[in-house]
Amino acid sequence: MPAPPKPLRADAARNRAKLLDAAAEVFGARGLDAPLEHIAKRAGVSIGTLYAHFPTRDALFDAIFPERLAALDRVAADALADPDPWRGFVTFLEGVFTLQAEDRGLNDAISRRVPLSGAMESVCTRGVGHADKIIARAREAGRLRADFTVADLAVLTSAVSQVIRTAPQGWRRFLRLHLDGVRRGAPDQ
Amino acid sequence: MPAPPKPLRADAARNRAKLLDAAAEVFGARGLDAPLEHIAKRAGVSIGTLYAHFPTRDALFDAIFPERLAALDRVAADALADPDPWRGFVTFLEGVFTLQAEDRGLNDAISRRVPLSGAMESVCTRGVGHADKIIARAREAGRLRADFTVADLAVLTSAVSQVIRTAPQGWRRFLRLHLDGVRRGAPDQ
DNA sequence: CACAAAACCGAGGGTGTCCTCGACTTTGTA
DNA sequence: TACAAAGTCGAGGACACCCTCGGTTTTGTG
Repeated sequence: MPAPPKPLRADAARNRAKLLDAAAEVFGARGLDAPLEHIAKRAGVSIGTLYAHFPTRDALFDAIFPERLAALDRVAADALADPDPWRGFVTFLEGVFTLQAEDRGLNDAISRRVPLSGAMESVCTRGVGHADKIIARAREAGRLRADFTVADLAVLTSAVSQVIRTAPQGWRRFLRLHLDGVRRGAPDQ
Repeated sequence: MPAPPKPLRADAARNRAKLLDAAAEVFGARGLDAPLEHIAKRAGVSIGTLYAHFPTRDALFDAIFPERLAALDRVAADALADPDPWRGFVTFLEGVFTLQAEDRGLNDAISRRVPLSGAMESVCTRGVGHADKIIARAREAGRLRADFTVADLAVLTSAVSQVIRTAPQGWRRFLRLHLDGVRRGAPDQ
């Protein structure tokens, strides 16, 4: 019995939408610890209204990121669709890191600089599930070192998050070097 | 003509020392943006006294880290002393990252999460000089990929800083994987 | 010992952010 | 249209941190 989502009044719906847009923009530019007051201002709404809609910062995260993280599902699907398991693996990483590089908030969230809660958590574990498959496939094909696990992926992700923070362009080369370390079999592409 | 360093009064010298100890401890545990008030409190000294000795946060950094970074010079010297250029390179990295892992403040400083100033800067450029030699040597021996530069090292350093932050134990394995990617020649040790 | 210079203290003003709450405004409906 | 419910507003209290400054204490020296 999913609680009946009472319809919002017209102005409330309008403001909610404006808040979500503003939040996505501000978090994307300034990171997840951007002041909520900036978001309210950018939405053209008072801080009180922001709190009326989203009582906590986490509520805002939960309203924004799950949708955005759907992109991650698509990336994973593409990766698994690739007939070449290694190329799929690489595509997946590039996809994830591209998302991170495009949105500082997402970068913070994924790299767990901020403890995430509720809906975020579940989306992430789903992502881990995908990653697990992609890794297993590449490993079984003998293209990925046999001892590589999702834990390694998590570490790599947080490493790259920092690379993005300090040198937004640098992550591709960094990834290439790292991949040379985890790859097995054919040395190229 | 180095300005004559006026002798401090006995109590002043005592407090200065207590402040430096406290600062090292607090920065080490909480990072470089720890509140100065905590440091004063831990030193058993008033906040005013802290400011009397160190007018800015940077002044405190400059008083603490250059000494600590001398360890880095030793690490570099050891690396260059190793007859095996590759092993020297690896030793160097392990030494640097061990320092970072032991001190959260140092980790912040090295990974430039905080813009560093004055004395710090010079120590770092000296470190880069050492790194340059170590890298060149390993490259010339054909043990390090030919296109590896200090820039790659800087990126790796910032990446590892984040790994240390999120998984203090994880950096060794991460480094091993990465080294497999940048190594050339003999595949082992 | 006395006294001036040196050093110390911590209350307090400034700033930025969080979050609340009571007064006001808008909306939908009868 | 009129009214209650829903929603909005923003001033302001709380908090954490920054940094200063005038009054007090300590130290060294004549």
